[in-house]
Amino acid sequence: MATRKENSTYSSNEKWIIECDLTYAVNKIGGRWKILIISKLESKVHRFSELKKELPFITERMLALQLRALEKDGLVKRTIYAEIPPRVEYELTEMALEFGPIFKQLSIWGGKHRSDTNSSS
Amino acid sequence: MATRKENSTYSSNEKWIIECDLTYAVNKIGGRWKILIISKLESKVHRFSELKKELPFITERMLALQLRALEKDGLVKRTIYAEIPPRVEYELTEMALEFGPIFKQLSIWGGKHRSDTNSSS
DNA sequence: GCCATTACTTACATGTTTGTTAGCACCGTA
DNA sequence: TACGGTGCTAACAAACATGTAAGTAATGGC
Repeated sequence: MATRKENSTYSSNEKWIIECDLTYAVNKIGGRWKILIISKLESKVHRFSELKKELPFITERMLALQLRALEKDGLVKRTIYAEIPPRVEYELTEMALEFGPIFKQLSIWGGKHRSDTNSSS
Repeated sequence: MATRKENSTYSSNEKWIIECDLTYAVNKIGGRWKILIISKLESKVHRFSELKKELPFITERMLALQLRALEKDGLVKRTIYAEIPPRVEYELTEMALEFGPIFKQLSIWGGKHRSDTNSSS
């Protein structure tokens, strides 16, 4: 997302890591907000301000950044209506909808094991 | 993992986010190396040096850090053999093994869509 | 003209993750 | 005595992710 020095170990390691289909997939939904955004969009198309309302703690900046990233990765489709004030709608693509069942399983896993590890914080 | 200022927005947001079972689950396997480590451990028990060999680009530091995190999260079990030179073996727990089918699906998703988004870098 | 609304963007500050380098402790072997 | 093998750890540095605050453009309503 940010511009990157291409020759650092950080970058070359990333390239190597992404060879793994699994890591590739998880990277697309990684980060703090993407999953929550996708979850909201699963139920219905949202405009920017609606997402903001449903995710009370995300800042406009992060919401915009994450939506751009999701769009670039082909997970979200953005539709702009040339009205005043502007209206922009976001919806999931086919590709993103395929995450549905996987997300459900992960969610079950999370719910099941959330209490398992109450080791020190 | 690192010590954290507990009252920052960063931290309080994290707490809120982790309310979501799905995000909770993904956070456990997030980061650069965890998935790769888990994948290696799926096939067999590994000692530290074996993992190092199979993941040529990870540094010892990161390997140690990730293994500790996985252990703390209950995904990996660590067994120390009091020999000289030391031997330490890592294996997946039940909890981690439950990821198996989910990982397979995610992997399929990754393989399928890797080529879909050859938009600019 | 002035303000509100919407969907952003920019510049900056803070916090986290990853990588670099060096070193430790143990013992067996040469 | 020096060295190697193993599994680490510590101090530091670079890169990235996230949060804060303010500003933008267009238009309609007052």
